[in-house]
Amino acid sequence: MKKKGKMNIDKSTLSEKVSSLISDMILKGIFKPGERLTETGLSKTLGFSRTPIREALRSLEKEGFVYIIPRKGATVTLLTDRDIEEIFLLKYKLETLAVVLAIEHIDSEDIAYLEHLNKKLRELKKSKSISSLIDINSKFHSYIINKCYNHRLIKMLDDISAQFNRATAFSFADEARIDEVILEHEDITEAIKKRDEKMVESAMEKHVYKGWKFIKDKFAAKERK
Amino acid sequence: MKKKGKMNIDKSTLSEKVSSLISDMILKGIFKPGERLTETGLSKTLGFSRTPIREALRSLEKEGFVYIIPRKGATVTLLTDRDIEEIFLLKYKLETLAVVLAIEHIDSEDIAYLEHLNKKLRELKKSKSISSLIDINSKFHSYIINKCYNHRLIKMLDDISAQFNRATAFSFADEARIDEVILEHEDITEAIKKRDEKMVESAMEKHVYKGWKFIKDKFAAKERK
DNA sequence: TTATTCAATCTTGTATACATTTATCCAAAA
DNA sequence: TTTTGGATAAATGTATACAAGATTGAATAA
Repeated sequence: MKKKGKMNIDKSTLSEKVSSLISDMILKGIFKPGERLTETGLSKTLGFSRTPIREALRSLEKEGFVYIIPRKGATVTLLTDRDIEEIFLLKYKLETLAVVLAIEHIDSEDIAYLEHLNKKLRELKKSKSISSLIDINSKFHSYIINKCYNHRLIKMLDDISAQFNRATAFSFADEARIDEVILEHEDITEAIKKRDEKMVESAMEKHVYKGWKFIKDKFAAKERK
Repeated sequence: MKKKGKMNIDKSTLSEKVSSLISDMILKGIFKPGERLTETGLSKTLGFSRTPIREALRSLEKEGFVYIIPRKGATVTLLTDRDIEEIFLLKYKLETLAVVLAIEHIDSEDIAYLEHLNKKLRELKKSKSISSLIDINSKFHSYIINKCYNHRLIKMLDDISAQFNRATAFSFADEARIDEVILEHEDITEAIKKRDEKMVESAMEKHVYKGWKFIKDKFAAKERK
């Protein structure tokens, strides 16, 4: 292989950049649920022509960030309680499936890595860096998921998780919940280590289910006050 | 509500039409796995401008019909044995989940409709109209799926089924398999009627699994000769 | 006031032009 | 013969223009 004087490192297209730009803005709450996103408006705001923005919106629709009605336009998706229930159920079922499939592909080196992540989680808890906690947590999950060796399942979980993260981000602001998460991760790791399918299944089910319940209670608490 | 003199019935855009046009051509084998689909080429062949074709290809990528490499273009997806295994596993797990969820939303009227479809399947078997058989079969499945009331699950199954159908279409060319399918549909209907979750689950698992096995054997038989 | 009409305006859908990047092919060199 | 280089052609990425559908709001009618 030869090196050129100037290699084009960044192969991503403008459409992709615009897509992650907009999804970030939705995640950060700059674009709010129910808000209309017009191609012309975004074009002026972001400074790109309509074509890449149009493509980005199409892509974001598939990821569940917006919905598009032909000839009407794109609107930021509003997550209702019902939606959150849907997302959790699917995340719960699919991730449990993924981890069961992953068992036979995970070796001792992988386990060591998972244990390393768990240790890091414990350390970070003291430092109270929420974004780092979120980062390590998602690393743990995606590492296992990627070992299931089913491309389509991985992709489905990617999409679901993106929506899911909109709802769960603030779990890590609750110290008691962090402690639980750490224990649950350790249970999962232990079960994988033993290659005990039933145990892995119930550990993952419990983990996702408890996350679900936590969010539900939080939401309910919010609405009450 | 008021009626206008002339209502625009067809709300679909050109992009959507082009998308189903191309997917049909892939399904029919006009575009073969591994074949490159260029925007300019399709533009000339189909007689539309590049914009709707480009959008259609993006959409077909999400449905798994083609894959796109940025700045390179779209290629018809090649389904390997491994791919088929992935698709079946997901179809199997997701559809079983859907039917279990559907139980509580299905009433006697729905059951009557499902029984009607089963009867029709028996009649059509004699007439040997394969495309009608495929049609009724997919009606049966999608009717149940739609009763699960989980939009995202329905969408996932839509996508998976589209890919799945590429592989299973010719199940209905085999008379013995048709007989089995009819019996399996009746079992599923019966289980739903009894609202017996375990029974529904095992009936659906058996149905999808047997379909899977049939295809696998067929493929293997093909490769041997 | 409330509802309706219709034109002005805005927005999306589609076509096309231009800019880059990638693929092709043929001649020259090893 | 095989390989390399580079001109040429072709394809994708992006911008822009125009057509057609949707929205808005003021004027008008009930």
